[in-house]
Amino acid sequence: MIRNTNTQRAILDLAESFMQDKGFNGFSYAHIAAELGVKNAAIHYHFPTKEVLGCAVIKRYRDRFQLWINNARVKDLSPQEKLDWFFSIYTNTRADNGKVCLAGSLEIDFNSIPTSLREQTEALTSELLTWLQATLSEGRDAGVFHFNGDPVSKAALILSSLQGALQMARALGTGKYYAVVEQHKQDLLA
Amino acid sequence: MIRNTNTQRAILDLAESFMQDKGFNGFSYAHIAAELGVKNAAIHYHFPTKEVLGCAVIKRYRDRFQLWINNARVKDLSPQEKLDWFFSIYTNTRADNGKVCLAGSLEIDFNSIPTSLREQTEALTSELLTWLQATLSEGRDAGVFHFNGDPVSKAALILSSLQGALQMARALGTGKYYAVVEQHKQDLLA
DNA sequence: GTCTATAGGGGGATAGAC
DNA sequence: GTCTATCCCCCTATAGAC
Repeated sequence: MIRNTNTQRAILDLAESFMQDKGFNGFSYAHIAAELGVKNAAIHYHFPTKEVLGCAVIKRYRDRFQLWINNARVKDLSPQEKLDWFFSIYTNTRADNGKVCLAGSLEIDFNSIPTSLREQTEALTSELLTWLQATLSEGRDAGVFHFNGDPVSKAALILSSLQGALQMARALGTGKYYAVVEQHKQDLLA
Repeated sequence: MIRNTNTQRAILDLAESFMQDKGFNGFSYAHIAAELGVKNAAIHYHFPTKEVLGCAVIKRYRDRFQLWINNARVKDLSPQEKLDWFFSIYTNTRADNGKVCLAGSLEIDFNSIPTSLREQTEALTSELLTWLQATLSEGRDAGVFHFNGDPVSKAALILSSLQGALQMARALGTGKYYAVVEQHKQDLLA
């Protein structure tokens, strides 16, 4: 019973890692099996199809984000601290062997993934955007963030930029990513 | 002789289109052959390996950008007009069946493409960044753009955001992309 | 739950005829 | 320059033994 849970979790961990490293179409059951020290077919026992596995990865990622933002440790932070926390998600992603944002990775493969994964991708991106927009609003109302226009647009700008910066860092190095984060802070706090 | 040129060009056009649609690992020689009405092997005659084909696509893309920015029609524009022209590249990309930035697409697949393609990707991204940074500097010196910090960082922020916005638009629709572009203009011109 | 074995498809690439 | 035919590899997925 416990093994079941552990194996499933290990598979999800590896799949998530591969998706952020090589994209949904860039890894196979064999890759996971090799890392786990089992055979191809064993993975199919836990996740019958790759589509099911991919959906489970994104769903878990979404649930984790919701848990975080509803937890007092994030919920009770100041707007600036919330923003720093959000940036730290991406910074940690970058630090973890140059991984990229899960949403961005899926959006690149968007035209070659099953419909159910597209729906999950859409939901994930929406949820990130919603939280960021609310945080920007809160910060502007509190007088700590300064920007013109709709918080919805500014949130889309920041999220798209973090997504893109993780990708750009692969070609041009980590420095580019950090430069973008610092520039966002300057833009918001100036 | 002329047919040779035309066929090669048609192959490059299709490969470029597929790369922006499905990524380098998301299309095959068979896809190109089918669109072109020839057989698999015919493509290999013009481009012996997929690596060679991919490099040629990026190289042509880079050369095209250099031609554009060195042409008087772009070179003699005002900073605002230059920026609008740059945005229009991405807007047209989005309008063309929801394609994404070639650089972003390659950066996602970065860990599963040949070294020669990585080098081309790096060069492409650098060149885009260099031009954008110079344009931002020029605009700030002229008093029309307003932003704090290093133009290099601001350029990375804008480029990464355009890249990400094209991807985000796949999940959430074209409106998100346009919102990001408008927000950039507000941020720069305010 | 995991194994062996295998089916069935698609991919990149090559040889040799035309 | 393009064709047919083919090789070999990797992929997703399944059947049935243990």
